[in-house]
Amino acid sequence: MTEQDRPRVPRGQARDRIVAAATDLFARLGYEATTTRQIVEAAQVTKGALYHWFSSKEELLTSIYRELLAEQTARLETIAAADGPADVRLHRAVSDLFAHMDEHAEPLTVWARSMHLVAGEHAAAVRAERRRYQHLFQDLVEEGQKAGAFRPDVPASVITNTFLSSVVQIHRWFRSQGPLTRRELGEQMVSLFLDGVRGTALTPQLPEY
Amino acid sequence: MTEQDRPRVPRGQARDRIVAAATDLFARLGYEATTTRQIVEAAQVTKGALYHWFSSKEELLTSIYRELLAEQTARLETIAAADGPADVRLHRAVSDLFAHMDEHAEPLTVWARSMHLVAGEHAAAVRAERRRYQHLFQDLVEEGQKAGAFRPDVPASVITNTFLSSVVQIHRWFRSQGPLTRRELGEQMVSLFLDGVRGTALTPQLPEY
DNA sequence: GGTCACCGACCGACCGCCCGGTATGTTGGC
DNA sequence: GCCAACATACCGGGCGGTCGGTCGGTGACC
Repeated sequence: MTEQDRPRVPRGQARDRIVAAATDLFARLGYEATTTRQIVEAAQVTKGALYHWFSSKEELLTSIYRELLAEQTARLETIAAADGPADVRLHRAVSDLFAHMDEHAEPLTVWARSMHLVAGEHAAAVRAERRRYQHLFQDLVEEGQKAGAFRPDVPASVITNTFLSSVVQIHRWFRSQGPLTRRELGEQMVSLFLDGVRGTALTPQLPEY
Repeated sequence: MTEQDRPRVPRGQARDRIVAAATDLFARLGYEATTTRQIVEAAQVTKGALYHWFSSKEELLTSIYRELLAEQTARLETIAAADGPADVRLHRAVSDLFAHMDEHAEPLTVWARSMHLVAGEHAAAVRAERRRYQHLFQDLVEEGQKAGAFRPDVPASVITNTFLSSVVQIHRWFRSQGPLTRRELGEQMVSLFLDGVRGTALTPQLPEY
């Protein structure tokens, strides 16, 4: 054993490196197509480190998403609990969602592609958290309907699912090298969401807050 | 070898049985999580039959989708080439899409979940066909924009991708045991698409055709 | 303030299963 | 009799996961 090949990576960084490498690989190759060997190689650690921090490959996947989801839920909660009419709060929430997606596009891609593979106890926990987010959003829509700002003839659940579906799928076609930034796309999608393809420039600018 | 365990399945049905079993399993478990053994077991055939008709597991996956996509494209072509204003044709196309999805929800689920896994030559071929479909749809949107029926401030590509994304994702949340039929949901989503959440009951009924 | 027991963090060789795919045999219809 | 249409037995590899061990820090105790 020579001296030079000893200190690979500073101690205490392994977990973060594993999560970062796994997120990147999962997003690019897909969860199932990524092997644990690729992950530890990219993270410059070993299998021992991986299974020291995570009990299974699946737990690694779910923890990536739970972290993202927890942050999104917290943000939505704050915005939903604020003052002001429901439609304005919804507009803020959606804009905030897009802004946040700028920084976390990768884990969202991972989840959009691999959520259906998670089963058992992990699935139940994550699904519960996901439902919580969905409900927060849906409640805002319902509030807007009761206040007369949104159409009442389409159920809030349909509205919510339709919109969130199109958001989750953005990674499939949006390229950051394209003519639009993710935030610009966000504003356009909000406008489509609110007024549809027939709507003219009805959507007002967000009031400062 | 006894006589009775010989004729398992009538000849000439193997391919169809394999496709049906694979579609069901892929939709329920995901492509990667489904093994070729599960497929042949469910189809009541053997590995020999599978690899007689398909050169690989991946070709089986792509052929499922290409079959569906070819049919959808043909339908869209017919509708798009018909007479009448672009917005009416688009409305017809979308309604037809939902009607057709009634019968083919499973293969669409398969593809929505597993398209990102297809690589190499298969990917190129399928992606080209997929682009053809997308372009047909997008051309209709652009026509509508030029005719003044649709808003010009959002690019047709954004409109197309946003809408098709939400359609592809329906399987994630829609349950046929729920209060809505898939066709009813379709009408609501078309209405949302055209007029947004703020729109009142602006969307007219489809003229008979 | 030395030392020693202990502990979490991490290493890396190893395992057994099971997966996609194949090579060869068999059969029924034309 | 010959060829598609299958059946059956089998393989090599790579996968997720394991397990005994190492190493650096930390604190209790004298």
